[in-house]
Amino acid sequence: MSNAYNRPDQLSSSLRERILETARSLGYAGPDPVARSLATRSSAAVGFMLPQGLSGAFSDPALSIVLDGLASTVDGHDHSLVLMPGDSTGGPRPSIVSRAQADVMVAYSLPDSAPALDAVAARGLPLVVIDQPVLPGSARVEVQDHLGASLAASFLLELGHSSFGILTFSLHPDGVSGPVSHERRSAVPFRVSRDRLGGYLDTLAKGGVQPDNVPVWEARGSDRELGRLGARWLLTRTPRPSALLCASDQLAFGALQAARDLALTVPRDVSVVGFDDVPEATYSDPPLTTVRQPLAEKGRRAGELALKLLAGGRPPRPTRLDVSLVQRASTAPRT
Amino acid sequence: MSNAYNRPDQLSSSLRERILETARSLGYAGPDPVARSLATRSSAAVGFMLPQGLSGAFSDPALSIVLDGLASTVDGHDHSLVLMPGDSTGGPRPSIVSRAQADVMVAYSLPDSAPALDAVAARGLPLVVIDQPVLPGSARVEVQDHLGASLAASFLLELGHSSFGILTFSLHPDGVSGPVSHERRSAVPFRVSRDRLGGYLDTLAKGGVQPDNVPVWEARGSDRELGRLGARWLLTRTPRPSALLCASDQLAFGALQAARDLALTVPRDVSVVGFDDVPEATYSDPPLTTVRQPLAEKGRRAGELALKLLAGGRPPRPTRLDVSLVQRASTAPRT
DNA sequence: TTGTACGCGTTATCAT
DNA sequence: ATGATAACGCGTACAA
Repeated sequence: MSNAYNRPDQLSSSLRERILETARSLGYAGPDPVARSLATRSSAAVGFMLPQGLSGAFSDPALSIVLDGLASTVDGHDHSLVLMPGDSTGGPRPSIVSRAQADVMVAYSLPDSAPALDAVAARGLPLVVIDQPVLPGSARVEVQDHLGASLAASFLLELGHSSFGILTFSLHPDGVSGPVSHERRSAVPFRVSRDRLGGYLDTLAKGGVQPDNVPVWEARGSDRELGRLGARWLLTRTPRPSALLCASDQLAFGALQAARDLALTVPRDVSVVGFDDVPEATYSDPPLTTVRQPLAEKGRRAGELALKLLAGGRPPRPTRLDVSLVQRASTAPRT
Repeated sequence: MSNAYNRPDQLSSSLRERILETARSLGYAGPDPVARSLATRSSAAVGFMLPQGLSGAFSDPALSIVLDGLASTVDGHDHSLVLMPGDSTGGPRPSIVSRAQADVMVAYSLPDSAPALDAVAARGLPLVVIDQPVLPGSARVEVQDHLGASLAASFLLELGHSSFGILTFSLHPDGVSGPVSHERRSAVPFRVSRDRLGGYLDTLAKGGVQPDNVPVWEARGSDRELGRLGARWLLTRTPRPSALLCASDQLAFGALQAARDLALTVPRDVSVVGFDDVPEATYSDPPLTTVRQPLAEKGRRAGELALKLLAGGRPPRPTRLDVSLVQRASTAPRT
């Protein structure tokens, strides 16, 4: 009897010894985790749903840091982490979610309509969502995206810039990259993209810059190469923007590269601002002015919420984590 | 009866409809994954054992890329990924491994003696090891570390360098950072560290450089900051090395930083060579000369092996993936 | 084509 | 303190 394994104190050590001994001689390697889970109704694992294939996921430093914060929390409580990669639908396939052995799910930056979320609801699993979407009945951790974007825009405005370009990641989950038409700017299903873009444009408008005069490029993902592509387009408009607002550091790094490609000097010819403040923003050339969000804290917070939900807690009111502007060397007053 | 879910063709569509209908009205969300696993004896998941907390793990780009390659393979076969973070023992705690719901394990660069490996053996789970250690009965994917290190050393020798410093990651699993004594260079339990260090020293010796005259710094991990620390020490020896051999790109980036700290110019004052060829090596300042290993391929290969073992295959003979030297701008002839 | 009963390996409860 | 036994929810072989 496996009391020997789980409650060593409930039985005499002699018996315990004898049991363990025979077990060993029989080649028994301890309780089977699956059977235990069935009996216990708990698999001691938290599921993590990604917006894209693990492929893209691990190359995003921001995600890595969040995952890290989450992992350390969860691991400290003897829970394991089950990763569920997403596909082109902007989240894991429902079948993956239905079959995942986890007793709480964490959704990371999924589109409003991700089928994976229905699957979670169908199973009745508690859910923590990071960033987006907002979903009734789920716990949530988000950051002040609109404010962050405002900070970046205000800063450039104060520096005297009046000609801008905006580089954003997906506005719509259709995998399209390109200049953003007027209509595409409305009804954006990704809250984060919506808030950041809104933060930029609202603030610029307050500063007297007509949103219609601001070229916006939408990259279908948040990687460096896509950023380079978009920035090249932005930097070849007339008049050439003297400042670029980028929705992520990765995109901003791409913009730095694009500027080099065009023989422009940052920040003399063009200022660039990112969003996230990943570690590399310190090392880039030049070091990146960016909006800092507490990435590790975001992950930890999500982990704690997951554990809390697991313990039967109710989802608390979502709070939004702070952001702040970090000034480095990729920005300068307009000349 | 859940035949309705799993073999739609085995029963009339009318019955199937009726079953699904009642199921829905009863609030039934489909087969329970745990119970299914118990009955099936398969959890459709591959476990991934990390040498350190997920914390450090995700900040290592090389690991991310490997994980990515593995994930895409595994995901394509409808398996999920269970991450098992390691702790100070250089691998996951045995209890985590014993309880993990996975039917094949992948070990990533674990020390020879990791307790986690015993736990895997105890459960009788098939095992794929990446890099190290070598373990009878397990499938393995490794790269030509010794050769790679030789390439780097030869290259510097050809450039005319004769005064070297070596920056390596852990030689022994005791979390020690510092200059490496003579005795600590022997009986190194990490195969990768052993091979790379050996590759450097052997080749240098053939080029007429006495190993005893080459200062070696051991960093207790492979991150930039530890690299910076070690490189500072190496670059303040007398005579100052004109070339630094680094066991990873992360360490090399730290070395680049250390050189800047000391107002030295790379490669004019000192040449730096890394190992891995992570994407950032292209963007660093200056771009890094390094030894390329096929990281994504390594992950894919591991995934395929895991799937193969799962299907009952025998572990094939390990093959070693190719390496090659990538020349960029962090190296120059000795002046 | 449809229904039934047993086994998967635990945990937990209850009787001894 | 120890031993027996009923769930846990599924797949599946087999009977109807």
